[in-house]
Order: sequence, then C-alpha cells, then structure tokens
Amino acid sequence: MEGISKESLQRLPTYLRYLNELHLNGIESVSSTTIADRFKLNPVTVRKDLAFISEDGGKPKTGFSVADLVAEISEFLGYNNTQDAVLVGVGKLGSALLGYKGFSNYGLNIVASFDCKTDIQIDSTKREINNISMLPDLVKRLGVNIGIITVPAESAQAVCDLMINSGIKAIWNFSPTHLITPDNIAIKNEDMAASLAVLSQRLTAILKNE
Amino acid sequence: MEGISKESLQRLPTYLRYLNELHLNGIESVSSTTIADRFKLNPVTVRKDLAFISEDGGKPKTGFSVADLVAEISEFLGYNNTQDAVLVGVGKLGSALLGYKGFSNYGLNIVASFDCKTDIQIDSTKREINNISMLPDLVKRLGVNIGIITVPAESAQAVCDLMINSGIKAIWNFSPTHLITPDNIAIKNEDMAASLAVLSQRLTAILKNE
DNA sequence: ATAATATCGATAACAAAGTATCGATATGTC
DNA sequence: GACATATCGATACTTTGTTATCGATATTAT
Repeated sequence: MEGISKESLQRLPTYLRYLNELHLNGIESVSSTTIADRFKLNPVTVRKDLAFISEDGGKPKTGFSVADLVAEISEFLGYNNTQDAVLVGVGKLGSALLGYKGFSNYGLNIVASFDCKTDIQIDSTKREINNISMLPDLVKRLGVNIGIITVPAESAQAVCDLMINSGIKAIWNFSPTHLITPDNIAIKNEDMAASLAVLSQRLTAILKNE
Repeated sequence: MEGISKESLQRLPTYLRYLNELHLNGIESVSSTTIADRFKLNPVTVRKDLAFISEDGGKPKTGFSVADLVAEISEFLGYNNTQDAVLVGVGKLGSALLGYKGFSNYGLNIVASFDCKTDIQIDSTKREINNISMLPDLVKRLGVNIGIITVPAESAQAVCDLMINSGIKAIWNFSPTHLITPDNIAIKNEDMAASLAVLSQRLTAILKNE
C-alpha cells in the first residue's frame, strides 16, 4: 500500500478534534457526508482519508464508529507515544509555545528550553531556561529527536546547525527563514508570510466580487 | 490568463526574502537554477512561478533581474499597500504577534487589539488593549478587513462570528479549531496539529531508514 | 567570426489530489 | 417480506501541480 498523502495527513487532526467532540456528546457513529459538511469537503475525500486509517471501514447507511475512528486516528498520528522536543529561543513566541498545554494532546512534550540570554523569566510556568551551550549534551543524553526554533531569523540557521550536530532529526522552524538542511533531517518551516499571502489573495478576490 | 496556483503563491514570499538578500549583497541577476538549488525545488517550477509575476521574464545565460523580481513580487503580494487588521486575544501568542515587527514588511498593520479581560499589560510595546465590546464600532469606523484570532478554542467561533458581523472579510485563525464561515469570507486556519502531523510522519520515516 | 554553454520559454509527459459515478449493502418503513 | 434510502467502497475521470524535453538565444571564450 502507498503511504498516506500529505493533504490527507493534514486533515486527520482536524477530523480527530471533531470526532472527540462527537464522542463527548455521546454520538456513536458518523457518516462521511456529515464530516464533509462540517469542513466543506467532498464526502469522497473524507472516505478516502478514513480508508487509510480505518480497520473495519464504515457501514452502509450508518457510517463510521466514532470511538473506533478516535482510537485509530490517535494511534496513526502517534498521539499515544509521546515524543520529546527541545525549544530554542524563549522570546514571546517561544514562551507562548512553552506555555501551550495542547501539545500534550498531540504527543509532543517539550522537555527543555534554551536561549542565549539565560536571565529571561517565564512568568506563569516558571520553567528553567538553559543556556544554548547546554543543548548538545542534553539532546544526546535524553535522545531528543525534535527541535523547535523560535529565535530571530539571523540566528536561526546557526541554531538549526547546532541541533543537527547534536543529533536532532526533526526541526519545527517558526523563524521567518527557510532553513537549509540535509535530506536525512525532517524540516517544517512555519511560514507566516506564505499563509498571509494565501489569505490576502482570497481577500482581494472577495473584495473584487462585492 | 489563469490565476496563480496556491502552491506558487506560497513560494513567492520565500523567493522574495532570498531575492532581498541577494539585492543587499549587490547581486544583480539570478537564474532559476540558483533559486531552485537554494530551496530544493525544480528549476522549471521556479521559472513557472516567476513567469506569473515577471513582466520581462529572464534572459538566456544570465537569468532574471533581482531588482525587477523584488519589485514585482512585492507588488504582486500587495506589500506596498498595507492592510489594516485587528487582533482578538492578547494572551501569550497574541502578544507575540502584536510585538512582531515583521508584519509591516508583509503589508499587514495591526491597528488595534482586543480581549475580554482588559487589565492585561503588554510589557514592551505598551499598546492599548480594548474590551472586545469595542470591536464592532472600531472595525466599522476604520473599515478594517482582516481579523486575527488568538483566543482559546472555546471562544474562537464566537469571536469569529462577531468579526464577521462587524464587517471583517478575512480571518486568520490561530486557535486550535476549524472555524465555520460563510463562503464570502476568506479564512486561514493556522493549524499547529496539522503541521506537527506532517513533521512527525517524516521523522518516523527517517528514523525507520536508519 | 565561430563555437561552446548556460539559460530561457513553451510544450508535452507525468504524478498527485480531488470529484463523479455506480453497484452493493445495512437499516428502517410499508 | 418487499421496497426505499443512506451510506459505503471501488473504479474511472478531471483537475492541479510537477518534471522532462527541446529549440531558441544571450554571453563568453577561442
């Protein structure tokens, strides 16, 4: 069987949130049509997505078992075995990510944070901030695979290189740069400018039509 | 001519950043191959992207004029005529976005911020935070088109509805929910869970190969 | 001048993702 | 029990995006 498509993969967490809601409300089954309506998708798209991760599939007339889907998507996305991560750059955005409780639901656990200035105070969570020089040792010692970069653009590539040299295998980059990485490293550039470009183009189209 | 593809559109800001660098370094022309190498793309992809926005196109042997491309991409992305936006939810993430200087480069100007608790203090920037009840009037008065949502998931849909009723036409949603919006509203859900799903799937693939 | 080469744009082939169609099958109604 | 219906999965088709190919053209070197 082929791997799941990138697009499908990105829809799964969305489905899961919705299915969890249904589950909480005691709803036991759901059809692809219902899910599709919720997210303005084509029912066939939803069925194909679910076909990848669902063991038993859906039943005619009734649809899919909500409980089964919740279990299967969670498992598929790896939400059951948590991955450790380190974060570098405890500015505003970094603090925001550190303070975000939701990551635990997504199987992500930020075990340590780093900065070059170590005198920063995180008000609420009061986690310790380590000096960046401590990163390689800690990453090696704990076998951390994921690095989150929330430093300014100027220092992002240097941090990235340091992470890779320390054994990090996946990098989630929130700085406004496209990092250069070897092929055996997973990288996700979270590009605000790209998102904004899509949004404002749609806005322009809408304004033109009115 | 057809509109630009979503994928191309998202690559343009990346190109622009790179081209600005080249420009600063006094480099006057660049080939599609060079750009492609920088971002691990196919040169043909780059040429097609640039064909959409470039008036004169590139010259054989030398490539494209850096200065021309910078001007044309900036113009195409609307970076020259700034759009006003309002932000609702001045928690950590909201403050981070409010404090981010880079948006001005992307033609985005956050003119006001709102929260239900109005006693929050933003340390550095010291902008005023308005009560959410002031939003409709301000949006109508200034004719603001863009709304940024950085509230918790529970209140996101309510904020969204309020924005739309006030005349907002484009919504940039950072809360972990997929908002329901009518078709004449531009919406961009910034879904961390989806990004993370892509990253960790690639990580898994890499770990498997080693 | 001539030749070699890097690059372009255009066209065509290919790949990936989304959508439509259709027969099969549970469920509920008459 | 027969019939209508919502839904499924499979297959085929369409659209969108990427990659390969190729002739044309500036630039540089001989």
